[in-house]
Amino acid sequence: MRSLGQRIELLKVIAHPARIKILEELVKGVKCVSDLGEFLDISQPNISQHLSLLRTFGIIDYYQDGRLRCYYLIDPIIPDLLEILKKDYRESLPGPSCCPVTKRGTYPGERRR
Amino acid sequence: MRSLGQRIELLKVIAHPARIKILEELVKGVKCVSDLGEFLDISQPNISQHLSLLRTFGIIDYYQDGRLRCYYLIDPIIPDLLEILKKDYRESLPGPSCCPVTKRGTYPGERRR
DNA sequence: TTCAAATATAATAATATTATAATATATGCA
DNA sequence: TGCATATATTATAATATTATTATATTTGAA
Repeated sequence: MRSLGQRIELLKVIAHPARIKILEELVKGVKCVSDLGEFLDISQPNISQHLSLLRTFGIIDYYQDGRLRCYYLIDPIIPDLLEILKKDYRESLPGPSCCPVTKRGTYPGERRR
Repeated sequence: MRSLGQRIELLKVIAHPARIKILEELVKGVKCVSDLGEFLDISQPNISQHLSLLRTFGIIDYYQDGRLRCYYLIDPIIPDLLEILKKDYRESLPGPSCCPVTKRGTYPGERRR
């Protein structure tokens, strides 16, 4: 299982508009850099930097085809994570019921008098 | 559904050791600030800041019990997200099969000669 | 063998995030 | 009323993230 630190690193890496767009695209299939460039409105070096970061964290990899680099997903958590993020949650969680307990006492009976 | 921007904000908010610990604790139930303080080794004002940030983003809320503030989860995506992050994924995704296609041509037949 | 295309790297300036330190507020109790 | 407890707010210094700019590398083709 991922350590706390690893889980946080993963979230940080995904939490960027360019990188999440790249990942959403790669979920659909392999894409070379210039294909990605067509829908990311950032500079070519910047795309490279984001791809490099994603690769450093073991989230994607590539194979070389002539002058093209074709990137693809390798981390299996990504499709699941992206799916949940898009899921439509209608309701808030239920608030705490009448008498929640903490280490410091019971509410409201014990603590309030 | 959450917009891209909202999804990124959400990820950023969770991607912090103190905040993810707070959320993992609140998934189990209500906790007041001093209860949270017992397992977070950061200063009291810092805890307050993180709680305030989580509340600003509509992830948690609180009720007041005397001098205590009792925080609880309200965003229903959080338990699902935390669960996935802890899930044990054994295998990498399968690499691309023999002839992936991009807008710029077919591999390897068409492009490599 | 030179050239252009495709992509990467490195340095840096701009910006955002974070923890710290100091202070403030609110509540219950003596 | 006055004090201690529980928590929040504000300003700021330290640090991390990001985009930009300039340059480098690799490959296929003329």
